[in-house]
Amino acid sequence: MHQFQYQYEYPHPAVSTDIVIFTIQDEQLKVLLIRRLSEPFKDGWALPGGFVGIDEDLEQAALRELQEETGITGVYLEQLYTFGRPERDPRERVITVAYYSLVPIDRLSLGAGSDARALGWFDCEALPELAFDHQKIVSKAKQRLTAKLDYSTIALQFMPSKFTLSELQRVYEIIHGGPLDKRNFRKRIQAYDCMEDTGEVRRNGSHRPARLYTLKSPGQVEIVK
Amino acid sequence: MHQFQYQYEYPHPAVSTDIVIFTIQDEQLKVLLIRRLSEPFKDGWALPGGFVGIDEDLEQAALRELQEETGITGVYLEQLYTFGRPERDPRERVITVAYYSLVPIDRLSLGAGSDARALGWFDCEALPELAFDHQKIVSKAKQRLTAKLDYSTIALQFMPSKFTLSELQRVYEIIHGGPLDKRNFRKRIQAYDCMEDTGEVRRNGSHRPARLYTLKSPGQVEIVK
DNA sequence: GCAGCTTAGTGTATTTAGTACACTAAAAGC
DNA sequence: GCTTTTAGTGTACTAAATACACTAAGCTGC
Repeated sequence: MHQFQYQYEYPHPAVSTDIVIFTIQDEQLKVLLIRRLSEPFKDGWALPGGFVGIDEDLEQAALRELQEETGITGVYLEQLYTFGRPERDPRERVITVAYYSLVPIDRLSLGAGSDARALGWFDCEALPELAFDHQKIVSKAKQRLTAKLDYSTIALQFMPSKFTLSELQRVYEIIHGGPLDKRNFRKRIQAYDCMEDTGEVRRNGSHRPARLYTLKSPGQVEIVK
Repeated sequence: MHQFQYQYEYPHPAVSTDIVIFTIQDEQLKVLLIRRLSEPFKDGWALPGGFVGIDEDLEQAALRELQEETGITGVYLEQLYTFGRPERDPRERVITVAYYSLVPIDRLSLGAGSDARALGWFDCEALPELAFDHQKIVSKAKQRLTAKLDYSTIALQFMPSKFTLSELQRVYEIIHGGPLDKRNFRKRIQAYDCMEDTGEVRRNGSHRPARLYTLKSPGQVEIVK
């Protein structure tokens, strides 16, 4: 019987990571949730995440859990906050290091191998009851995202490889929570000097087609303003 | 023999808190360090901090360690970042949740009960070698502090209960790392509308005395701009 | 007691950044 | 070819940030 083979002189908490994945879909800011397969909160919705391996870096653990539970890979994670209220998990003391990330609209294939019933994108404004203190984690992540909208280029992480300026403006409006002036918006984006005209256009209905832009350095977003 | 009485089915890391306490002294931004009494890094300098109790809140643990190791109480802590590189502690896996705080110039009595050889204030620009990854923690804290100077009233936390505007300006200049225009600075501070004239003055040499100001709500600093 | 030194305290003009706002361009549908 | 729909563009105004220089008050030393 190897059930309790790890022994310590002092009590140790468990450490986990939880990941808030945002995307924009159907004109809404959405969060990726998974259905819990076990107690506690069995069959309830929760953030993807899990325990950190004893020799595993925190961010690495978050990336691994994300891959295992959702199939998502290759995202840029940013540490959000560490939640450690003693009663936040009924099983044992669990301290969780929360991360968040933004994935582009076109990359949110919850692809092959993922059980459709076990995963879902939920509108931030209409989340179901969440397990543990995950509601708090999502709130904090949303707050951080909203704040960063004003002084960084974080929102560009939502964009697919080619996009129109109107699409980008919609993304800003959805996060910001209100309409933006088209000319002022374009002036601001232009000042960032971080995207270029592909020369291509998108035809999209019975009206003038829109120019397609692409990020100059897709990885290196986040420049402050 | 109770040496390994805590047993778990899976390996658990240890969790600690470390606290970066800033103050301004001798025209320098200083950090509070303690001398380590035990291995590893015995006799080396380190941040105050220690292990989190199994039923203890993270912030509570930080406050307790701070009290125990430095005698400092009643400060407002803000969570900074969680450091978890697997090799950051040679003994075992230790994940540390770092906090930071600013203490007023006049409150930095490392008072009664503290061993003078075991505690020291160090200029941020001339830190000794630090234990573990504490150098990284201090860097991140300083970076956060510098950033917050521009969009919050965080620096007011450095001020004693009564202070002059020139003293406040010096504090800003020290953190900012360069001179500020006196009139523009005063205009900015006035706009915060968070301090009031006590009516008293400070005589301080062979020149015109300066008015003493006090914070309107000493706790509630941090209003963003 | 006044001349000289030192820091405290004050306002305005200029520049820059942000905001408000309305028309023309291009394609598709009829 | 006319209507509809979204794309794309510039300027005038307002607010915020910056640059900048003198007077006020107390102390010191003669």
